[in-house]
Parts: sequence; structure tokens; C-alpha cells
Amino acid sequence: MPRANQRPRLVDVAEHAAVSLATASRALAGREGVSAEVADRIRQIAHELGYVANPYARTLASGASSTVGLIVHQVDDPYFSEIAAGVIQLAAEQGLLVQICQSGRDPDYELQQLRHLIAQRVGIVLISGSGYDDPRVEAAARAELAAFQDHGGRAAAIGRHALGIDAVLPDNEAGGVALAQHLMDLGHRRIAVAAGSAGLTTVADRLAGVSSALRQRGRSPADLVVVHSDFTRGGGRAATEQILNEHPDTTAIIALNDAMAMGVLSTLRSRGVPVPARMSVVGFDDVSVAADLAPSLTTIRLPMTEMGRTALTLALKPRATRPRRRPTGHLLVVRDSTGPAPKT
Amino acid sequence: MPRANQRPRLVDVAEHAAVSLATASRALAGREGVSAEVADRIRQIAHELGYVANPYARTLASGASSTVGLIVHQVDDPYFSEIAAGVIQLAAEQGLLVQICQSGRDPDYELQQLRHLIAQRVGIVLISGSGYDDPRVEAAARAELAAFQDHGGRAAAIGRHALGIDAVLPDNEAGGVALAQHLMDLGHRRIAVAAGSAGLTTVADRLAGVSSALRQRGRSPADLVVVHSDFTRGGGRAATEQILNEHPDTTAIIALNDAMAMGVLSTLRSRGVPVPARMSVVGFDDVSVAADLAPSLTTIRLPMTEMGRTALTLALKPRATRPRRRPTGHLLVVRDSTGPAPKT
DNA sequence: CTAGGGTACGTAAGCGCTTACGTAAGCGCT
DNA sequence: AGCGCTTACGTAAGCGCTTACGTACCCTAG
Repeated sequence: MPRANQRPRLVDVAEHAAVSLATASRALAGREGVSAEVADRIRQIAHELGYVANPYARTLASGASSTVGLIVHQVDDPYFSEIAAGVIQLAAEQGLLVQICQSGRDPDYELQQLRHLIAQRVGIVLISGSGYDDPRVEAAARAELAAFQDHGGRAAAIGRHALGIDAVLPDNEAGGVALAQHLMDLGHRRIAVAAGSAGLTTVADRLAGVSSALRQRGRSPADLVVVHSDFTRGGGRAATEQILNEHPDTTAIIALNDAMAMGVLSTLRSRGVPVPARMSVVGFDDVSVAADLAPSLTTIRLPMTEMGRTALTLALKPRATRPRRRPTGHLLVVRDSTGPAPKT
Repeated sequence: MPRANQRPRLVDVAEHAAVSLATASRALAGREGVSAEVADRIRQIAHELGYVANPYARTLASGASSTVGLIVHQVDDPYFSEIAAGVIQLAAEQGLLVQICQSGRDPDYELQQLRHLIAQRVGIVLISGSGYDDPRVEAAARAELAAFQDHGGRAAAIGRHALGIDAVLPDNEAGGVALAQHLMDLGHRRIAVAAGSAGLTTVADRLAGVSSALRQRGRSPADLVVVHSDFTRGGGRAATEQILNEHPDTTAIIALNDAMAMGVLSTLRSRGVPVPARMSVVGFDDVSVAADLAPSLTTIRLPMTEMGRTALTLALKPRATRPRRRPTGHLLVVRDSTGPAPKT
């Protein structure tokens, strides 16, 4: 008999069906050892009663949590919110719950969040955002994740490697190459890079691509102006100020993500520098607003939402002997923020 | 003795401290009935062992879940991601976990998500986004939330009323008034509204503000062109096409949120309509990209992140006899997308 | 000196599930 | 008939906590 005004429990279902607790549990879990008719009756009754298993009791008893913890740098950064959207979509389809944490781009805080998530006994950890150059932090995260997986947890990374877990990885270097080639094709010779924090592997990878493209065309990467700031609009603005002041002959700016590119565009506009007439600008990621900026942004498209889904898909599969790596496609999307280098 | 390679349990702490389970539990919960020295020793040992309570066991035993469920329309819509950022921030400070769900702006699916969250025994439900005009759906949600609160759950809404729960509410109508007045002050007489879905209370409220401002100035709201679409960039684009085609004499467009405003600006640009020279555009919300658009967007600022925090704060307080309502400030932010009405 | 009342702690009964193990019935086989 | 095997189910022991209740002790008042 369900208690007055309380959610029904498994015993209530079992009593209604006149079976034992164990049989009810088996039937609802779809495990075998229950005849088809009895199983159907139990499911039917559970449905009528509006029975939904208490996940706390279930997890405590079985030891297998069905919630996924997602770590992002900032939820209100479009790059991450699109990833989160993908994860949440697929999780909803699978009946999983997503717990989300922000690391605020701080490696130590991120580590703390990771530990917290694991201590909260989530079943799956998904970690997004760039890796850090700091070997201490990376090793600690790696160790934490290894222990977590050894206890039966599953983990996957989005856009970061070197964590010893499955990962979905965009080809940041190839993207950098594509951007630099595009600008060189347009005749640009004085190219500056508005880069995120120097300690991020994503920055290093994208930058490496740009440099290698220059080298391929017989140009010295040493000529490249690189200004480090951070992966935000504010960072893009700061970097642009510096580029404009210290390297006034620059004709193209490569922002290493779209957030920075937005800051770059905004500063150029307020400084009265026409884009792309006097300055070409490119970004990276193709967040959904990129197409609606003025001018619309030439950038590298990454399938963020799909990356989120893929990461969860990987984590849902049984662990492989060695970490899997799923590359993601990328695509140069040419829009209105790039044009031929101005004649001087 | 902690089991090899396993997380320590409360018994492990208790054994190390040579006290009973109950005492250890009391000490760590900071409840009384434990002498100061013993409590300190227990806390010390727990810390050394890296003990973190198993939330599943805790919740099962105490019946009080410490996870908060957040329902948004879309996480990758900046309005919602900024709210989510606020909620997640405060939750992290309070040691709470946030489970996030997307309703996809579908009232029925939203209701389903709400039920799911409650069935998952979250302790707090936060529901954001506009209410719906559909009384059936609203009543169902209201009933669900009432039952949830009667069982000890806490709930709060962000930007929607009529749910019988605490709410933080921007003054949508006053915002609409401010926008319309601003445009009339600039001499605009042919104003069109790019509105979200007709079934949303937010749309109705903001629209009511616009109409009432017209009335205050002795103008007939009947003259107002209102095009319904949806609260997305695509919706803004569609609405703009329609306005341009059917009402070519329009000199100002009020988009009822910033996402739509972005679509409006993008369409005007591709149609070659200069903003604000031939058309003024305003939005609503002041999402963080609004300042970086070209032209930068005149809009009503809502403190989304703070709204998220406030909602959680409300939910953390004990339930009041009647639902509380926290108004939020709003502010007309004038930027470059509005200017004097063109002389004809 | 004892009754009464705190204080500090221990004991044990759950919370609502899962699951290892036990058991009874039915089957085919020798 | 007796054996073993499978199938379908029940019994009960936890999972790791919280908390009502019990108990030993000390302090004070009468």
C-alpha cells in the first residue's frame, strides 16, 4: 500500500503485483529470471502507480551511478554552452542526469571540481576545455581520473588529450594551418595572432598550425606577431590594442577563438579600422553568433554540439584497453571579415 | 580500516577516531552532542583520510537531497547560459550540485522534464524561461510543484510567475515601456515589434509595455505592427523579412529579446538597410554579446547571472506562507543601434 | 545522600533499492 | 523411480549513511 501522499516504492509495486521485491526489481530492470507475463504485469502496475526508482537507493545498492558530471570553463561562453547542449541532449535521451561544474579556466580550481565530482560518486566524468601546460596539474588530474576509472567510473575529454582517458579531439593544428593559408592566399604578409593564455595546449596547438603554414610557404614564423591574452572577448580587445599600438603595419589578425575574435572586431570598430578593407580578422570554433557578427566572421567550424554527444557516447561504451581518440572534422568557413590585403 | 583502494567510509573515520558511527556523523554534520575535542579529532581524521560523505547514502538516510535541478529552454542561448552561470556559481559556493535540463521551449516536454527532475528526488527545482499561455500546462506544472513542495522540496522560478512558487521577476512591462519611449523620443512613429511565440507570457508582458507607452503618448497601439516568430536569431530574421516586405515604412524594430535582435540586425545588413540611419533596432535582456554587435545594441539590461543566484537564494530559505516575489532591476542601455527617425 | 536533570556518547533501526543465494517445481534422462 | 538440470521465484543481507532512543556519567539541589 503506497503511503499516503508519498512516492510509491518498489515494495508497493511488488505488493500490488503479489510478487517479491526481488522479482519486481528484476522485472523493472529487464533482467532475466522472470516469466514474460509476470514481468509485463509488474511493469504495468509500476506505470499505473507512477513508480520511478529512487536513484539514491539504486545507486547505493548497486554502486553504479547514472549521473554524468560535466566540467566546462564557463557555461556562458558559447563554445562551452554548445558542448553542454550536446551532452545534455544525449543524456536526456539516455535517461541520464547531467551535473555541471565551472572551472573558471583555473587549473587548480578545475582539479578541485574534478575531485568534488568524483567524491560525489558520479558515474561518468566529462571534461572539456583546453589542457594546461603545467605538468603538475595535468599529472594530478590524470591520476585522479585513472583512480576513478579503476573504481569503475568512466571518463572522456573534449578537446584535451594527455589525460589518459578517451577523448574527442579537433585538429587544432590543421585549423591553424587553414587559417594562415587562407590569409596568405589573400596576400597578407603582416599577420598577428591574438592568442589565449600561454599555458593552454589549445593555444599552443593552434599557434603551431599557423607557424607551420608560414614555414610551408617559406616564411619565417619569427615574423609572426603573437600577443597572449585570454580566451575571452576582453582578451581579444586587449590583444588588439597591443597589436595596433606596437605593430601598426599588421593587415590580418588571427584570433585563436571566436570569443577573442569578437573582442578584436569590437576594438577595430571603435578604433575606426575598417574590416576587411584595412584589416582581416579570423576566429576559431564557429560559435553560432559568428555568422551574425558584423562583419560576419571567417573562422574554423568545430562541431561543438556533436563533440559533446560523441564524448558521452565514448564514455558510455566499456573502457578500452587504451584511451580512444575520436578526431572531429573542421572546416574553414569564409565570411565577410577577411579580404585581400590592402595595397600599400 | 579503509578497504584497499576504496573511498573511505564513515565507519573508517569512526574506527580511526575510536568513536561510534553516530558520534562521527554528528561531529561531521556539526550537530551538537559531541564535545569540542572529540569533534575536532574526528574532523581532523576525516580530512586526513580524504573522507567525503557518499551523497547517495546520505540522501537515502536523511531524505534531504542537496542537488538542485535547473530547467532552462536552451543552454546555448546566452540568456539562459548566463542564468545558469549564476546558479552554478552560487551552488558551488554552497557545496550543492546542479543538474541541468533543457525544455527546448516545448511546454509539454518541459513538464516532462520537471516530473523527471522531481522523480529523481532533487531537493530544489529552479525553473527559468517564459511561462506559457496554455492554462492546462501551467496548471499541471503548478500542481506538480505544489506536491513537490509539500513533500519538502523547494522551488523557485526565474522570469515566470503563476507557478505558485517563489520567483525572481524582471519587470517586462516596464522594460517594454522604456524601449518604446526611447524610440518615440527619437521621433519614430512607425514602429514594428519582432515578437517571440504568441503563447509566451514574457512576450505578452513586454508587448503590453510597448502598447501602453504608445497609449501614454496618445497614440493608438493598433498602429503597432506586431510580427510573431520565435525567440531565436532565426526568428528575428524571419520577422524582419516580414516587416520589411509588408510594412516598408517602418523606421524602428523592437525585438523582444536580444537573440531576435541579432537576427534583425543580420537581416537588415544583408538587405542593405543601414542601422540606425534608416532603421533603429532595440533588443531586450542585454546578453553579453549585445555590446559587441555591429552596431552595438540598444537594449534593456537584465541581471541574468544575479537572477540565477537570487533564485537559488530564495529556494535555500525556508518556504514562506505565500510565494515570494523578488523584482529585478532593469535598465535601458542606449548604444549605437538606435538613432533619430529618418526624415522623410 | 539521593533524586532529578543535563551532557556525551553508543546501539540499532531504518532509508529504498540490488543481488547472492536458497528453494521448489518441472523437465528429460537413464 | 531417482537423478540432475533448468527455470522462476523468494529470502535476506547488505550499500553507507542518519537519527530516535538508550545508557552511563557527572553536576546540582533538596
